[in-house]
Parts: sequence; structure tokens; C-alpha cells
Amino acid sequence: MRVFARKGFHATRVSEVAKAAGVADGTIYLYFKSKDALLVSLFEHRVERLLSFLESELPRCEGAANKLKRVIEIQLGLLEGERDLAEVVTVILRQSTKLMKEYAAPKFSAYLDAIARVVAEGQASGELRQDVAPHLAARAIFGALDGIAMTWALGKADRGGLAWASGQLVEIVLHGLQPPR
Amino acid sequence: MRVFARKGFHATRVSEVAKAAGVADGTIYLYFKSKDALLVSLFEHRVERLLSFLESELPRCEGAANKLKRVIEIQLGLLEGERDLAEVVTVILRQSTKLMKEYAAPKFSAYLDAIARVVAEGQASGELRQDVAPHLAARAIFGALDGIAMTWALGKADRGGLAWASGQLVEIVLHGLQPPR
Amino acid sequence: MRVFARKGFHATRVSEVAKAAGVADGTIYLYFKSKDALLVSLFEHRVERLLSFLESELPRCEGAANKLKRVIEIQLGLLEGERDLAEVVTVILRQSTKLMKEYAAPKFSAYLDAIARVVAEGQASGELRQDVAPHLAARAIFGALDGIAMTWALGKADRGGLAWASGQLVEIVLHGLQPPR
Amino acid sequence: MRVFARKGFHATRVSEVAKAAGVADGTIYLYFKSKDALLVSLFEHRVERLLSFLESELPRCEGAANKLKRVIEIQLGLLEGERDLAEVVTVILRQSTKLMKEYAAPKFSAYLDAIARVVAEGQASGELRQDVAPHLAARAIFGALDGIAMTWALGKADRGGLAWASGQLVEIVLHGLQPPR
DNA sequence: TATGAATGAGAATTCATTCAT
DNA sequence: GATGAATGAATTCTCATTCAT
Repeated sequence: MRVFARKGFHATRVSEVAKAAGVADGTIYLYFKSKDALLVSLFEHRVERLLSFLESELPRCEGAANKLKRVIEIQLGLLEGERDLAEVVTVILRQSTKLMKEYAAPKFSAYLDAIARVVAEGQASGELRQDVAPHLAARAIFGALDGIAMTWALGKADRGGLAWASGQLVEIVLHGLQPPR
Repeated sequence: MRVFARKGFHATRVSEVAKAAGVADGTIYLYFKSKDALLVSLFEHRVERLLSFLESELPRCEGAANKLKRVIEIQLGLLEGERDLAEVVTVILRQSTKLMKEYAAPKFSAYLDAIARVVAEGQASGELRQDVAPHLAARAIFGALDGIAMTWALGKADRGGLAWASGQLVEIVLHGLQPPR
Repeated sequence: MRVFARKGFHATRVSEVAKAAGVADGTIYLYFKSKDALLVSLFEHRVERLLSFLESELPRCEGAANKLKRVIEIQLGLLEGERDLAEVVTVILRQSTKLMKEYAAPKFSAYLDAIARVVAEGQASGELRQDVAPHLAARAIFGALDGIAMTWALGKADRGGLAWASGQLVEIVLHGLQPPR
Repeated sequence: MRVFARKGFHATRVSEVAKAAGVADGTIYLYFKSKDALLVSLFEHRVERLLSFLESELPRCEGAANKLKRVIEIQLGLLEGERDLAEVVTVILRQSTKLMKEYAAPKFSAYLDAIARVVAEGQASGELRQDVAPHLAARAIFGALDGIAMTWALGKADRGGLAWASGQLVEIVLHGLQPPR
């Protein structure tokens, strides 16, 4: 993760990963099928864990607003203090066309659906405004989260940290989706 | 742009670009210094144009809300009907670590600053809520725009098209940044 | 051919072939798909040519004995003076399992069949003895040719050269297949 | 032997041999110095045994014709029922340039010499025709034996089996070397 | 200006071999 | 003696780039 975050996927040599791990080049291949598999493994261990964590957390929250708040808090909270992970998630993973097409796309899609479902529920209960398509709102929320995490990871946005950013985004999103009075 | 959008930056061979352009491999190098320069050129001709277009448009709009509305409309409007461009902007450009670090980062930064400035002005005039950091809001807005354009480019979001998405996002953002009544 | 004959297929590096050919490593791959393809090409240009040459020559010979004589003369005659080729044909080609299984086996089989057919015709006409199975005779003849060519190629058998060996083998084979008086 | 026969020398992994033997990879190296040594060992245990067996058998036969008959019977007889061995002897051994050049060549040479000696003796006693060089005859006989064993091993020649082939080859060879009446 | 054949540096991956346990 | 995880040297092939024509 550290090496990938530093240099990007394609610019990283397998030998550099091996060196950083303190093993020989060949040893990498005892545990990972290929260079791509290294990224897949990062994805599985870190990103997928985030997704499943969300899935188990959401049912515990009462109301759509609370759920959306939780989504934002969790996604940014888990990256807080892990700049490398944040960079991998927001930048590096997307550099492997193979990973994206074969592996990440469906998970990503499912994640967006989950958020959209929360929005739809909130609309049904009258808690959220009706005039916004749930899927569009989901994409906007995800994009905002992603943009914030990315700029933070790339070091352009140190003021405040992700926890603070999280609170601000919750404000914007919840107001933005509030039903008109 | 078409070839890059289809296969991604690294998987695209210079010879494929040459073939698509109907010229010989070597001819590419009469007009572009390197493969990376092809991307840089795309960036300059398309993305930079968007940025400077924005810069000239914004002063014509009255009020922060109208300016933000215009930002959203322009960014999504220019991509509407140009799926390849949308994919290049939201996905492909980021695959070249070199381009991102050496070239795009400052422009991107300037763009975020421009949006942040609009927000700050709106706050100063009382048009927008005060309790959100302009830079954070800018990143959230940009992220939302980016997320919407990306899902659209990747074909996961056909319902409505970008013009429609644009209207919806304006709603969310302006409500989200509205001062409490 | 020269490099392969000298070092064997697996011990030969593609870079050595390139060097011997006076070109860069990569240039090899403009003309041959892979290292195996180099061998396939040798096979096609040289061995296959021998086979088709035989096919066109045989009908011109009168009688089975003359045909067998011609087979022997041609096979050894074409290798005379081409030690490298002889080594490639008798030794090197067989080192690439891929070439043998996917490419050479059927040609080899067809060649044996052609010889067997000549024997069978000779038996039908009473020119050759009846008590030997044509296919077995074909395999024995081919083996003898191959063994002679191989020992010559490997430098263990210089006395006389292949032309001389050819005459001797013709004697043995024709007497060996002569009908009992 | 089984694994080598199945996949060829170079395509066989040491780990595959270990697995087939039911031991760990490293264990192989307690008994064999290298992968090549595995082949050398096969050669020593099987091929060399054949050669020494021949050496002890020949003196018991009366006359050159009987001796040649015995050579043929033994060489093919020992392979009968041992397809894997036949394939190793006729195909696999030759894939290791190292084995061939450093190890097998002298034994092979000695074997050819032994056969040539039998022929020479037969010529001296008037039992065999004089107009064929003993070494050439030896190479032809060996080649025929080899070709028959190989085609049988590769599965292209099932009709009759090696015992039957043996009888047929004896016929051809002895007639072929018979003095003119 | 355009061409495209040639270049050759570079990198992922394999696998025979070792050796601490 | 046996193990098998670790090693790292070695090699094929790719492809951005050049330059003589």
C-alpha cells in the first residue's frame, strides 16, 4: 500500500514492493498471483471491509438522515490517519483497468445502490425531499466523499482533517436533501 | 481521445492512436513529444478550455447562487454528448501519474480555488450559509460533479442524461448551502 | 539455424540469435511471433520443403526400388554440406515439445505413410518381399536415415560423407526388402 | 520417468517430480544433485543397464547373424511394456543438451562401436556381405531400432507391439546384410 | 512532412536450488 | 532425514521512440 501510494500502480516495480516488504522478488509470487493481484488484495482487505462494515452499521441507525450521516462519517472516518489507504482508494485503484473492470465495478455499483436505497427510504417517509432522484443523489454524495478524500490524500487539504470535513459535508448533504418548508 | 477512452492510458499503444488517426507511428512524434504529451494535449485543448470558459462566464452571473448554478451547468453541459471526453476527464487523465503530478495538479487546484472563492463571496454577502468552509464546499461540489460525470461516462447512469443531472445537482447544492431560515 | 545447432533450442537465448543475425533483440519479434516460431519457421522453410520435394520426385521414378533409392538419396543429399541443418533436423527440432506436438507430428506421420505406400506398392507388384509390414519397414528406413544423419551431424561419422552413406544404405535396404529367391 | 515422459524434460518442474514421488521438493536434492542429475540417473539405471546387458549377452551367441538378432531383440524387448521408458530413451534424454554432450555421447558411441564390431566380425567370417562399412551398418541398425521404438512410444504404431516389430526388423537387417549368392 | 522498420531498455515472472527448522 | 518457504538469477517479450529514406 505504501509503495503504490507513493508511486502509482504502473510506476511501481514489483521489486520495489518486495524490497519494501523485506523479501525477495520471487516471494511476492508465493502470496500473490500477479502485480494486479496485489491491488486486488488491497481492495479486498480494505475497501471491501469498508463496504461490509457499512452494511452492518446502517440498519442500526434510525431514519434516513442518520443513515446518511453515518455513511459519511464511516467513509471518511476509516481513512482518517491512513493517508496511504486514502490515496490507494481514491487514486491508485483506478489506475489498473483490469481491477476496475473485473473486480471493483460491481462492488462500486452495489455501494451506490445502497446509498440510493437510503435516500429512497427517506423520501418515502417524508424525511427527505421528493424532487431528487435517489440514484443521482447517491452519485453526488459518493462523489463529494471521494473528492474530499482525494484532495486530502493528495495533501492539498490539510486544514481540519477528515473528521472535521465529515461534519461539514453532513451539514451540506442533509440540508441539501431536506424537504422544503 | 477515442482510443484512450476505450482502452485506458497504459493499455493504449501509440501505434493504436496512430492507426486511429490514419497516420504512421512516427508521425505522432512530429506533433507530440511523447505518449504522455498526447494526454497533456487533450487536457490542454479540452479541460483547460473548460476552465477558462468558466472564468470568463462567472463574472457575468449575478450572485453566488447563480454562479454555482452556472459552474454545474457548464461542467456537465460541456460533457453532455461527449462520452469519450467525459471518460478521459474523469478516468483516463488520472492514470498517468506524470500528468497528474506535473501538469494537472495546479490547474485543478486553481479550479477548486475559483469555486471556493464564489462560495466565500456568497457567504460574505449573506447569500450562503456561513458555517461551511469554502474550500470544503468547493471540494464537495467538484467531487459531486466528478462522480456524476464518471458514472455517466462509464455507462452506469443513463436515465436522464447530464442536463437533467445538472438541474438536480443544482437543487441539492443550493439548498445545501442555503442559510438557515 | 546456426545458433540453434550450436547450443540447442533451450540453451539458445533469443538475444544470441539476434546478435548472430546482426539485429536488435526486438527486431526478431517483428518477423517471428516467439522463440518457438523461429523453430517453426526453420521447419517450414527447410523440412517441409524436403517433404514436398520428395512428393513431387517420387512419381517420376519407375518401380518401388527406385523410389526407395530416391527417398534415401534425397533425404541425405539435401543435408550433405549442411551440417547445421542436419543437426537442427535430427536433434534440435525435437527439443521443443510444442513444435513437435503441435506442428511436426502430422507432417512426420504423413512422411512415414508416403514411404509405407511405396513399400506396399512394391509388394503388390512382387518387386519387394511380402513378409514385412509396410509401416514397419517405413519406420525402419526412416530411423536408419535419421540415425545416419544424426551421427554425421554430431561429427562422429566423417568418413565418407552422406553421399557415400546414402549408397551404402540403399544397398542394405534394397537387399533387405528383396523377395527371397 | 513417468513425469518426464508425460511432459518432456524442460516442461517438467522439479516440484512435479517431487509430488509424483510423494516427497517434498527439497528431498529430491538429498538424492540427486540437480534436475539434470535426475535424467542422468534414469540413463544410468536404465539405458546403461541395457548396454551392459548386451555386452554380457553377445558373447553367448554364435555367429554375427545371431548376435545382431539378439541386439535387436534385447533393445526392443526391454522397452516392450515400458512405454514411459521408451519415450524417455528415444525422446526425453535428447532434450537435455547437457546430458547428451557430457554424458550420453560416449556411451552411445561405444554402443555403436559394439554393433559395428559384430558386423566386422561377420564380414571377416564371410557370414555378412563385405561391401558395407561396419560403422555405417551399425548406425543404420541403431537408427532403425530407435525409429521403431520412438514411433511406438509416441503411440503412432500400436499394431503388433515391439516383439513383433523386432522379428520383422531382424528379417530386414539380416537379409540386407546377407552376402550376395 | 510522412513513413514504419528498427531499436534496446526495461520489467514481470518462473523455477531450480538452498537451508533453517 | 525430510520439509517447503524463501530465494534471486535469468530470460522472454513489449512498446515508446528514433531516424534514414
